[in-house]
Amino acid sequence: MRLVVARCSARYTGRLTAHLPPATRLLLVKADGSVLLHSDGGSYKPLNWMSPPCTTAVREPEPEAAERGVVEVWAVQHQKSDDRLEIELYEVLHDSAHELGVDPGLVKDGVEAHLQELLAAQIDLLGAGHSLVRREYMTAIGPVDILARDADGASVAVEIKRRGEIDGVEQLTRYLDLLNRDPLLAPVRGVFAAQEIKPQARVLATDRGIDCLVLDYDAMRGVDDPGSRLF
Amino acid sequence: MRLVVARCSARYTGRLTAHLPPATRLLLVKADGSVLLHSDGGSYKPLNWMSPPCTTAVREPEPEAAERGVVEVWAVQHQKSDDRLEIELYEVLHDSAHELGVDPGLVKDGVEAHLQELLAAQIDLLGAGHSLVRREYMTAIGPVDILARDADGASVAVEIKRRGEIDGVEQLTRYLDLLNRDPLLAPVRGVFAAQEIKPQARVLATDRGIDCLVLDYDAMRGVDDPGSRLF
DNA sequence: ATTTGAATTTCGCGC
DNA sequence: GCGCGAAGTTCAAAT
Repeated sequence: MRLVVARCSARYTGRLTAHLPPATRLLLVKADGSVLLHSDGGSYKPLNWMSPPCTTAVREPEPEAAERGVVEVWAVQHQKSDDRLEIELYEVLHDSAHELGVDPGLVKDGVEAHLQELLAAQIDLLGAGHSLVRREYMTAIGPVDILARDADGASVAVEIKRRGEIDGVEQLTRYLDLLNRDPLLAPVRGVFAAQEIKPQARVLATDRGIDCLVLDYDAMRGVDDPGSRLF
Repeated sequence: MRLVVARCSARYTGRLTAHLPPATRLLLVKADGSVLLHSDGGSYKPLNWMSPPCTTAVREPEPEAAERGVVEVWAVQHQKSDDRLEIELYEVLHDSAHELGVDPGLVKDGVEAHLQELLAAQIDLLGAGHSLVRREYMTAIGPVDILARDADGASVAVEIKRRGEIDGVEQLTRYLDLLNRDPLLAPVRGVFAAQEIKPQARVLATDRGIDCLVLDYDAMRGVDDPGSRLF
């Protein structure tokens, strides 16, 4: 990710035609090549932008533009359409680049959070004699949904998903790697719990010695609140 | 505008409940207090954010969080709702602040651009004997829609809007101030041209010695392309 | 001020 | 991959 603060103007042609008069703005270039022009106000929406996939060509200004004080021109061209964003830079006030790596992305705590609540309350669904240690057990790489102990006192880490797919197994694997480094917890067994577990995810989990547990949401709600079964 | 690159995690509660696992991200704090969390991919939409008006309280982490490596916590609270965004920072890789000032904002060149085209082609609508110097006459504060000369050779700057309101007059005033400093052009007269001119805008323009010109879009198109009148 | 409708919409899910 | 619908929608115009 590259961050540039500069006095600049811009022209956009594509779905519509528009321009930005000269002003000082943040120019954000993401790793995928996308470009965002942000002002110091408004909402999360940039003043102008180019979505990926796109490429940026940097060139010297034409003599006419140089006379107006332009020091550099960014021509951002979309690769699949003729959308085009041309940025004239008058003065660069800041320029830095940063390695961010891939992002795990936003996790919406909807049904998933409710499933976690219900499983914590009905922890013996993991097997007779299990006891809850805590929900949202925090680690350096994020919260483990549920940490429990089995009848023999051994640690069990549970990852809960609404739909159990490959990436959920990968996530649990990372947690297990980390938790098993802690001598107070190791050895830690893994349980992949979901309303629905895709065959590929089940194969991967089994291969890694992770147990799969299919959760019956309605039945769990019924146990938790018998009144709901009356309707 | 403050730019922070940091390894962080976040929790959002409001319209929905969600969280961001730890990862390196851009934290953008705008002058209005709004906060944006951007990853190095995706579209222009942040992973998470808080819209203005909101306030950010920075505090030391709880002991439990400090053990996980958290060095700072940002609690961002919306002022009119109970929307809340809490960000845990593990490691700050970059931190800089920048003065950007107000932004003139995006100008959409729709009917406005067509009106400019038509008026340039029918420049005598400004008065008999007028001649076009050029469209989009570039200045340090942005492009003047039309620069022309009247029958006596005096400069005329034209600002074109679809709907003529106060801010259009202000804009033309700024251009006139600038253009009149150029001895090769001064004195420059101003013309505020629009399909519809609001009474308040007309009063302000008149007060500043700026002429108002109401443009008849259909009539101008008719003159420009007589064929279009057949349908 | 409130409401209505488009958006360079983006985003996710189903097919 | 394409289409459909929701969004912490945002945004501007009209009532």
